[in-house]
Amino acid sequence: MKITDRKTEIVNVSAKLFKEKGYSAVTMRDIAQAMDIKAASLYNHIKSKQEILVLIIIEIAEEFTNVMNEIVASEISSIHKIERVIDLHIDITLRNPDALACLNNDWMHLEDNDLKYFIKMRNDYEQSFRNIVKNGILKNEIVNLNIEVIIFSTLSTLRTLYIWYDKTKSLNEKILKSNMKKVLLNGII
Amino acid sequence: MKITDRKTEIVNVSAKLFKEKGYSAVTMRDIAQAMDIKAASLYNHIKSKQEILVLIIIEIAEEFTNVMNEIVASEISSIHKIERVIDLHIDITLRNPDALACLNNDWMHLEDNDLKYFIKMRNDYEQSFRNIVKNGILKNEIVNLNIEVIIFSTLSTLRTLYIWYDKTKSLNEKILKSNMKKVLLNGII
DNA sequence: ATTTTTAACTAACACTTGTTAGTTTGTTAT
DNA sequence: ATAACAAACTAACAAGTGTTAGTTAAAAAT
Repeated sequence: MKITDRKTEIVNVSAKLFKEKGYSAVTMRDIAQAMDIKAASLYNHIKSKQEILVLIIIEIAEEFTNVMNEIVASEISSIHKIERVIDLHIDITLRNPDALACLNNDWMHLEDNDLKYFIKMRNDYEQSFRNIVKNGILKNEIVNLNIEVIIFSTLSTLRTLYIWYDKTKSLNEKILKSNMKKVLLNGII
Repeated sequence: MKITDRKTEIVNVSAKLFKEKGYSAVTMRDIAQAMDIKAASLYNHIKSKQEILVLIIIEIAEEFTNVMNEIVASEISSIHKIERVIDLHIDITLRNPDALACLNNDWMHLEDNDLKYFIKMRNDYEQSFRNIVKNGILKNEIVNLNIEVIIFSTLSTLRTLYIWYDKTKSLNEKILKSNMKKVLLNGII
């Protein structure tokens, strides 16, 4: 087995195309053309178009879930936990922006068990974050504003980082992380 | 001409469907079914599927553009300008969340001149916001962090508000606006 | 009362979609 | 040298796509 086999290539090429036009607008012929082969040849490596979507989304969703569980279990302050969540999002965004775009925009095209599984992971993830913030407010580490506003303003920024990937490429990773923490935690005034 | 004629109905129904599954995944038969008519009947009112998308997106994009131009021209502090931008996003989100979702996710399916026009409005809008922030930093009203980080953390939160529409419905508009300003401007610590 | 308009319909079109079957070719293992 | 495999190909299909043409029935305008 080669390090990046043909199947992985298909997944990566597809993620890029899905990012640009969305899952439904990308055809198997589009994917094939981007790889310089015919559409039917794709089926030597993958089972269906849907399988490509699953491979792109589920793996990365599981990574978010696993690291979030580590963060929740760790014995650090709420602020520090949030900082680790920020790092997590930036890490994954820098490593795989195409897959993240796909996860954000095309998750609803997952089917059956994959869809259920994804939604459960997403709900659990949000609930974990909510608990971190809730604890932070209780311990007076975090300001006592409406908790949903805090959660969605933070998460929506982190989730859509991939859109700004091109611009953030000019910043290095460390500076991006420290600036992001200051902006999200201390505000801009 | 009735207050909401059949064409407007089609646009509204379509926006809702586009929000759920994306422009490409929604068929004319889907739209027709949601209106309890046959697909061919839609063409008594609209020219094409593409026209529906244009009607949904361009009007709302122009509203953003117009109000942003007013804000830029007004003689108020940078902070106050940003607060007015926050109000603008919340106003439009509460009034028309479906269209906003569509604008955010499906703008790339606009064609030719509509696509060019939209991209120009979007770039101009971002540039206007960038200038507001830049001025704020110069006048020491805003903290001197990387300007792109400030811009995208603020705008990405405002742009994806529609996702949280259901949850924000429990808050009233005034509280949502004041909480959002505090979180975005002063941070959460 | 007659014409025009509105808004629905049925039927069909040309094209695109994801996918399958069967075949071919070059590479790897025996 | 031979067998097995990997990965491409051509050809085709059944279903679904946006859209057009022509028709019909009720409402509005004359």
